[in-house]
Amino acid sequence: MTDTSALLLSERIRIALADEITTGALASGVALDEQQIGDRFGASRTPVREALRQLASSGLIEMRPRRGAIVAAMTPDTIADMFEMSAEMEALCIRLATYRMTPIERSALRRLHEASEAMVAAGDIDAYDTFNLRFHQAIYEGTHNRFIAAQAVALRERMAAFRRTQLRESGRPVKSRAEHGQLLDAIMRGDGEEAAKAMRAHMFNASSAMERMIQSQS
Amino acid sequence: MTDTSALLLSERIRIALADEITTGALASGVALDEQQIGDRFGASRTPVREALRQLASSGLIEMRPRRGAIVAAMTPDTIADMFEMSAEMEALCIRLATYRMTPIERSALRRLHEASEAMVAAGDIDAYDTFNLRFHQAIYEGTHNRFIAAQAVALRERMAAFRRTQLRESGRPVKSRAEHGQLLDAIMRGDGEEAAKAMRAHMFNASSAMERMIQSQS
DNA sequence: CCTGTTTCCAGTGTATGCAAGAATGTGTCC
DNA sequence: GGACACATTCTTGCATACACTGGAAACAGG
Repeated sequence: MTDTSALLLSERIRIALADEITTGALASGVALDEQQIGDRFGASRTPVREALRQLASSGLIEMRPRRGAIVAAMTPDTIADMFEMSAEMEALCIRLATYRMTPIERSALRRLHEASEAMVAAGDIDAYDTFNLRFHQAIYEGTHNRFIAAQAVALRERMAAFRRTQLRESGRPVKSRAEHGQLLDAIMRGDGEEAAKAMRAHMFNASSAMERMIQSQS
Repeated sequence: MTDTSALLLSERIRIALADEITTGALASGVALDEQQIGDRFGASRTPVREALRQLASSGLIEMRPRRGAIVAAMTPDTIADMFEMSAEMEALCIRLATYRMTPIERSALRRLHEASEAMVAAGDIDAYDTFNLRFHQAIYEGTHNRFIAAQAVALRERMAAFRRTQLRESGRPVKSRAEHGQLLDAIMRGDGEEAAKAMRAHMFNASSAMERMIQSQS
């Protein structure tokens, strides 16, 4: 993907760790030893520490002074709170986007949606997850507010692990795509409030699917 | 205030710099030399670098690889975008808070509002600014969603410089307090949508006052 | 066997040193 | 006089070294 060799060492470490956390490779609560991480990347502790600081401010890890860093502890309550924020953030974005997207942006969104039909039919979860990201990102950009879009991306990034879990429930991709269709309809009708409501419902359904997945796993 | 001697050196530097940026003591675009900052705090470059990394992830400064850090550049567009996000965030909080605050929380909010009358009458801007923070923070906590409250606090923190500017417009504190009264009414009536609308108006008025202040200064 | 104390060590926090890249100034050529 | 190439200097990025703290392990007393 991106050429990491040009980046600073601390950036490469930060991106790699963020990736491992959001994909779930590094489980919640795991301790992060600076020396150990440094060895893994062939780096000293200095760039590792800088990476950890940044991950801490983005909320992916928690740093306790003189006691090291751990992957952010996720209680069911915390997750529920994050899902609510996420739903409201998405609702805000789609409401603004409905009123502000250009005709070109609107048709690009429709094309994206149409292209996703094949992925659902083929049951390709990874492809659909990638599409999902692009669909929502197109809505963020439709707000024509860079600050809001950046915040939305950061929040979505942080919830990546849960989103993928949720899509694995049987039949969920089909439903998810149908919900996207409703979002698109509301946007095309120019009804921002309706689009926001549909988005809250979409996010709620995703959240419920995730809860069921977690229940069934335990 | 807080006993800084117990904190880590890097934390003290981070807090001090954040304070200087949010109060406007460090103007937008100013270059931040690591060695120079270190000398100022009697520290080496290591803790300074860690502080800078964190400030960068919170958006207060921008780091250009191998080219140092500068206080985040604020174009009028960026500021407008941030104000919109801020208004929507506050609107979200007050809507949720209206439906979720306990009677005790509600009466605490009313008492806060009543106490602010004297500050406005005395023309004490600093005291009113502090009250303002507490009033809005009580609303954040009224959401009973820690994640949303934390995001709201972070956003408000970042806009601190603008808020204080805005309150210096003659007559603004009186109007601000009157608007708070309307917010309180909507909360007491349990009308979350109305509270959200009143909050957007409140934030819009604050933003307009700030624009006028900036215009008159230049 | 349990509890409170002491010791020790793994791991973090900070300072310093060195190397590489960016910014700046100087000289030469047109 | 202006533009480009080169050298110099300044700053950042990373590595290493040392100091300090928190917590586990060992130990003594009940």
